[in-house]
Amino acid sequence: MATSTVENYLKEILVITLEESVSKVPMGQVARVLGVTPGTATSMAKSLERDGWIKYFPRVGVSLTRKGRKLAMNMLRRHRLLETFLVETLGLDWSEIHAEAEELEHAISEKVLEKLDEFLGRPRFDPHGDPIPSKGGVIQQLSSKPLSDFEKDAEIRIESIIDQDKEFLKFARKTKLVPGQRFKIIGKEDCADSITLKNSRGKEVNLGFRSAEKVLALPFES
Amino acid sequence: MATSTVENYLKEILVITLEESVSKVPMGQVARVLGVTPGTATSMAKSLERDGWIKYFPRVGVSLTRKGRKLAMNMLRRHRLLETFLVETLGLDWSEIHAEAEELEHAISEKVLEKLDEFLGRPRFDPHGDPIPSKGGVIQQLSSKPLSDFEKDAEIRIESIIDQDKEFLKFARKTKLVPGQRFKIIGKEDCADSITLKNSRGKEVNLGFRSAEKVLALPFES
DNA sequence: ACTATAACTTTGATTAGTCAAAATATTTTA
DNA sequence: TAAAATATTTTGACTAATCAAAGTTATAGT
Ligand SMILES: [Mn+2]
Ligand SMILES: [Mn+2]
Ligand SMILES: [Mn+2]
Ligand SMILES: [Mn+2]
Repeated sequence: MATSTVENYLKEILVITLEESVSKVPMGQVARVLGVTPGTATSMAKSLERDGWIKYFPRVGVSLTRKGRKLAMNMLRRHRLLETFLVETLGLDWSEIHAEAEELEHAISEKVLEKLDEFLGRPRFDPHGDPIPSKGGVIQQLSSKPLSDFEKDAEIRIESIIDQDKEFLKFARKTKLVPGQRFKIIGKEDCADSITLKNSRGKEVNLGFRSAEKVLALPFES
Repeated sequence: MATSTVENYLKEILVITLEESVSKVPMGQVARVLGVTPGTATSMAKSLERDGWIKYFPRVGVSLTRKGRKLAMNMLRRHRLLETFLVETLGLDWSEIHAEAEELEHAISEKVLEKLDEFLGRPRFDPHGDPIPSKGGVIQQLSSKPLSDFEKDAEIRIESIIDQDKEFLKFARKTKLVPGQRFKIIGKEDCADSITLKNSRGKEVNLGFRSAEKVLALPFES
């Protein structure tokens, strides 16, 4: 059985792989997302490889084996189903659920997970708009792009918020920057690192590029 | 923060203290309920004492400090509320929930616990009939006694099943030996270690004393 | 009151996961 | 391309939790 530490490493490696469409994740990034020192990440990489979860390429990075990807995908499913439960059933705020799911994902059994999925009506997206992998480990690939990739005057619909930062999520909710909402890009200043959106009721929102990269959207034909 | 190992030790020590009305729990019993070797239990006792959770009396046993009892009571609340959720909301069988709750109890936050309690309508008993401690750590002391303490011809109502053994719980459900059900003791053979119950529909159940000690009941006036 | 048995503790070892700081390799910059 | 900066790995140390087996103490039986 994988420990919850192993589950966390594998899940984060998978998330980076999916979000950035890369095949190898450098150790520095692994260390950063897991909140450990680089040395720790390196030594974990070795033991994860020893146990067949990943391939470790020294000074380059790590990639998941088939076995590792399978476990990681299952963790992502758990995480996102739990987030959905916490919002839909218990009514927690979407800025709190990530931290909660981070713990619960390791404690819930396959059986309870299955019951939960059924109870929730087999949702396909979590509250942040991220797709929930199927039981078989298939994840719907979103064709949405970061807000920062759109041009001025584009009309878009928010698909998902990648960032799990509590403060940013509270801001996003307040400004209606949530999955399903429509906006028009009324300003984009590459040199000033800034994007301005306006929704149908005329409300304006300003985002820096750093944040705009964490909001995925699709073009929308009015 | 207490690790989940610490939480388990404290909770089990509390449960024994409550069930057997003793003030010190011997190390051998601690080791047995936690499924570790006696040496492990002894060394844990020392570190639990070092951290102020328990008092350790060498060659006698351990007792909870106020701080330890508080944490243990909170764990018991989590455990029993989760068991209730798993049966009431997700529809798991009562023979499976103990093992599930054993893991989840360490992963759920105070906030989620509070939401869950509200969602469930603030239940006072878990599916096995055991009282759920209040948020303040108060537990309703049951006045029920083990079945083995009743005499022949006594009419009783089952209050709770202490044992968490999966097979016994399946048997108990099949024979309607569940909280709320009424029986008459139609046979008791001290020498043969056996008790026979009959319910209102004439169905008979036989229990050995070992099992009868794990079923708590109250006298019932017909 | 001895002795055999049971209960408990100690000792020495192991594994997972972590950090700090030193060492090494790679990449960037001038 | 040589130095500086950055990224990664190694080394040595530590804590929590555990076991097996040996040692100690208490308890029970005769
Ligand atoms: Mn999340
Ligand atoms: Mn996690
Ligand atoms: Mn239980
Ligand atoms: Mn537990």
